[in-house]
This record gives sequence, C-alpha cells and structure tokens, in this order.
Amino acid sequence: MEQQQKTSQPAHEIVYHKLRELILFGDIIPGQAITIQGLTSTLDAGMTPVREALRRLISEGALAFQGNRRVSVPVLTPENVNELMFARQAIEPQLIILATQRAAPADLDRLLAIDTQLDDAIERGDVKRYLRKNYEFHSQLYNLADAPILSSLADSMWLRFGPSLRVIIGRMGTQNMPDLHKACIEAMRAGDAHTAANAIKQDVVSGMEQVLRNLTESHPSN
Amino acid sequence: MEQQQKTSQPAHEIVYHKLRELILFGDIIPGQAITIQGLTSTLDAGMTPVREALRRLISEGALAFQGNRRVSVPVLTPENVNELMFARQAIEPQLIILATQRAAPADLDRLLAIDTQLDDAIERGDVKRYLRKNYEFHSQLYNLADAPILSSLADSMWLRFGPSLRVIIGRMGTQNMPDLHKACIEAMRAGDAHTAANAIKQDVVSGMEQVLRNLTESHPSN
DNA sequence: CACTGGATAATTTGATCATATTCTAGGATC
DNA sequence: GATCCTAGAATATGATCAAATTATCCAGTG
Repeated sequence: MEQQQKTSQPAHEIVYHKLRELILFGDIIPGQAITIQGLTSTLDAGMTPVREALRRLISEGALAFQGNRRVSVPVLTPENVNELMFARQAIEPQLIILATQRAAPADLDRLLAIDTQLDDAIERGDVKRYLRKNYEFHSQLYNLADAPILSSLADSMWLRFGPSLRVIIGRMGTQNMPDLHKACIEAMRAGDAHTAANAIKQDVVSGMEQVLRNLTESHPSN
Repeated sequence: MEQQQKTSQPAHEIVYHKLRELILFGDIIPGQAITIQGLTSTLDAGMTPVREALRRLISEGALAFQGNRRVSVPVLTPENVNELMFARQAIEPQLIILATQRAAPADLDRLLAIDTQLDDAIERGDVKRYLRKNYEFHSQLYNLADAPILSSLADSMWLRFGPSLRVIIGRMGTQNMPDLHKACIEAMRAGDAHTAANAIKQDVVSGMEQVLRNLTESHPSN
C-alpha cells in the first residue's frame, strides 16, 4: 500500500526532499558526518537515489565533500556568513519587489496567516515550528516573485545557513530574532515595493548579524 | 610530477567536468536533449557517474528537467536573462572588490596574460577560444576573491547563460562584445576597487544586454 | 480510393537495485 | 613508533524493471 506513491515522484526526488528538510530544520547539525549506507537504512531507499540526492545537496551547498570520501554538513566560518549576508541582501529585496508587483490580495492573506503561525511559535518557544514557518514565509515570497533563477539562488542560501540558524536558535531562543514581516506585508499591500524590500533587507541583515555574532562568540580562535 | 593518477579523481568528477565544458562552451545547444545512455557512450563512463554529474549540473542550472524524465540544456526566456543580469550585477562587482584587496601583482599579470589571449581570439574571430578565455578571465577573478559561496553563485550563473552566449557569438561574431577588462585590471593594479568593480559591472550589463537583444529578436512572440 | 485519427505495439531511455571493486581508517604486531 | 592487515564504507558496473516516445496499423470518413 505504501508503494502507490512510487509512481508520482521518483525515489531520488523523495530522498532529496526528506534529506533537505533534515538539514534545513536542524535534525543534522553542522559538522555532523553523513554516511550513504546510513541514509539508505534511515530513509529506506536504495543506494543510487541517495547518491543522487547527496550530489544535488552538495552542489547547493547544503552538504560538503570532506576531502576524503566523507560528506558532512558544513560548519560556517565568519567569512562565509559575511558572503551569505551580502548575497541575501542583494537578492532577496529584488525578489520582494517582484513579489509586490505580482501578488494578489489572497496571496498576502496567506502570507499573513503564515506569519501569525510564526508569532504563535515564538510565543510558545517552539523552535522547530519557528524555523519551519520562518522558512515558509520567505519561501512563499520567492514563489510569488515568479523568478525561478533568483529563487533558486535564495533557496541555496537558506540551505547554507539553515543548520547554523537552528543551532543558534536552540541556544538563544526565538526572542531576539528579527521580525520585520508585518511591516513587509503591509507595504506590499499598499503596493509600496521599495518599503517592503527594505523591510526584508533589514530582516535579513539583522538575522545574519545574529548568526555572525553567535559564531564568533562560540569559536573566536577557530 | 603529474603522473597518470587514474585514482586521484573519481569518475563522477571527471564526467562532471567534461560535461560542464561541453555545456559551457557551446558543444551542446540550448534546447538540445541529453540522454544518459548517450553520455555513457560518448564520455565512456558508467551509468552511475553520469547520473550523479547530471544531478549536479541540474541543480546548478546548467541543465533542466524537462517535466517528463528528459533532461536538456534550458532555453532562456527574456525574463530569465533579466534575472541573470540583475544577479550578476549584484554579485560580481563584490567579487572584484574582494579580488582587488587580495590580488598580488603576479595575479594581475596572469589576468593580463589571459586578456591578451582573449584579444588575440577576437582578432582571429576564434569563437571557441574567445569563450574559453573570457570565462577564464572572470573565473580567475573569482578565485582571487577567495569567497567560495559568492564564487559558486557566479559560476552557476555562467553555466546558465553560457550556452546562449555561444549561440549569439556564433551568429554575431566577437566584435560587438564588451571588453572592459583592461580598465578593470588597471584599476585593480591601482588598488581602486570601486572603479574596478564598476568596470566589471558595465562589462556584465552590456554583455547581458547583448544576450537579451538577440533573444528577443530571434523569438519575439512566444 | 486516399486520408485522417486513434489505439496499440515496439523500441528507446530512465530509474533502481544487487554486486564487485577500490579506497580509507583503525588496530594489531613487530 | 612504524608498518602491515583487516573491516567497513564508498565508488562504479551491469542487469533488470518501468515508463514514454515513436511507429504502425486499422477503421471510419470525405
């Protein structure tokens, strides 16, 4: 009975998405090693699909080749975080501008609903739900922008800093994280793309600065 | 002592680089379909390595999943080109700023040597050599910047517009292509990162506008 | 009688798996 | 402490299964 899904999605796609979520929402910690044979059993898949999913995630920056044949979730250096901050700052505001031009009122309502759930997660201190909803919010914005290339760049960046974010939130809680989401939605509803883009830019910058701060604190001398 | 270290590089790496070059330098035309079994014979490799290389190139945007299980080199839409133009404009100048800070005189000499070869290729109308040297120039700059994440983003963008560039150059010749490279190198040698970055920005913008113009001319409808 | 349309058969190609081979790591022996 | 050996994991191959495209054929129609 569980085989009926097999025709809808190829196995390597399924494995990819499962593993992607594991990485993105922090079930796998930066520095943690990955074994192919381990994944074949935990994800209940063959060797070839796992292999393909790994290659894909490696080229998206979610995983790293450890020199020898080992694969692991990369540990970000402060320089890496600066690169990511710059790139997100450059790309995401543009996505928001496009999204503002193309979003229908119903889309904005959906965004607001996600953000409400996000607030709820913060209220309760539900880390995993916070991470999911925060990603879902941004991801939804990318979809609205209808710009596949820029979206894929933004997604790749999430995969890179997601694991580190999870560690930090787990340590610091959800309180100090930025939330310029409501300002963004309001500006979008008013059709003010520039203000919306700036809100997201601030959200991105202060979020990444949070990551940077925690990273330099935790290992100041490598 | 570079002996024939057959084992130094895994087969999937070799296949990846071979296929990457085929795509980047226009041996495979946008829209052209790719078959796994075709590659196993032309590249003389097994099925698994080819598969892994394909997944990797797909996630880098060099190839696209054609909905069904077919893989092909994507045909860019004008919107795609606009996205790429924006992203390159955002990322590459920053790479040049970093490169300017970190480049030694010997590095700049090497860049100049590449650019000279590039001029030579233009002189002779040697399309393939032009494409290779142009990419080599930019790629060398990325290496100097020593910013792995930004570099990988820039590389991904080259893979996306490279095939289209090849078609256009093949049609138009190398004459009308921008060459702000010398201005860039001079500014870098003077330590003027801002001017160098602007030169590259102009190089990028006019190059991508060339692509855009040709694309809209060749298929104005659809 | 020629032509078009649809359905089915055949071939090509992609997806997956089981298996053999190669390489790395860690431990035992000298 | 260095070297060799063994265990286990990753790489790579070829076979097998499933899906999709293409080709073919027949019926119905003008």
